[in-house]
Amino acid sequence: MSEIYRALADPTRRRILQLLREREMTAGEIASNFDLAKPTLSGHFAVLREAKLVSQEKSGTTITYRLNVSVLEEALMALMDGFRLGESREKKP
Amino acid sequence: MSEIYRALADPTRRRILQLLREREMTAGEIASNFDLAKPTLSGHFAVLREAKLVSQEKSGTTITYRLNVSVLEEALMALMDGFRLGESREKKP
DNA sequence: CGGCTATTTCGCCGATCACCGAAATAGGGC
DNA sequence: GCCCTATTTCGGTGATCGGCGAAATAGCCG
Repeated sequence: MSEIYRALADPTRRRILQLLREREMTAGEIASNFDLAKPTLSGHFAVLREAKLVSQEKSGTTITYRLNVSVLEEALMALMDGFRLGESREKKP
Repeated sequence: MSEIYRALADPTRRRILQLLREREMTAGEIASNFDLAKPTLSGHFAVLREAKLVSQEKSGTTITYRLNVSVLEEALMALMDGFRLGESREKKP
């Protein structure tokens, strides 16, 4: 569960997730959106994969990344739940 | 805005925020909940303060920390918004 | 003032991180 | 087989991070 916090902590990775919200993209396609070397992005993909926030599909030499919306959704819900937002601070109302 | 991600990225700081959800606490009181040295906790307080997630009130030699619920709430809402969770992925429905 | 308590500031250290270029892996086309 | 493209793995580097003990700051009390 903690890998998700790690994944969300980096701005580049958050941006990647936002890009994938629009549509699935290949590794190179994603990389073209950044001013970073391919190996750097590849490392970010690995972190997102470990957090299960994205899944990959190989087709020939290209790898297409897809956002795992439900995992992201549940992670943010769990985060809100952890802070019990929306509930009262009182123990005995 | 990015200081908030940094603040939330560390488990100790998340735990501090959860403790402060219950009630405001002095620095020493918070520290007694962890197996960490006071200077370490003091550093965490500084990060939370920079993110404006907590505010402090000085009274004598003790400093009481209070959770800034609205900032945390808005930050998590902004996070959900950033990923547009709850909306469709389609541009033209 | 001197001592006690609460908290922070000040180096310092080891671990982790983001980043890169170069090399390795793998598939497709000729 | 050989080249070209796509992507990852491999070392290495500089920056940031979380942790600590020691010292500094500040208020209270006798």
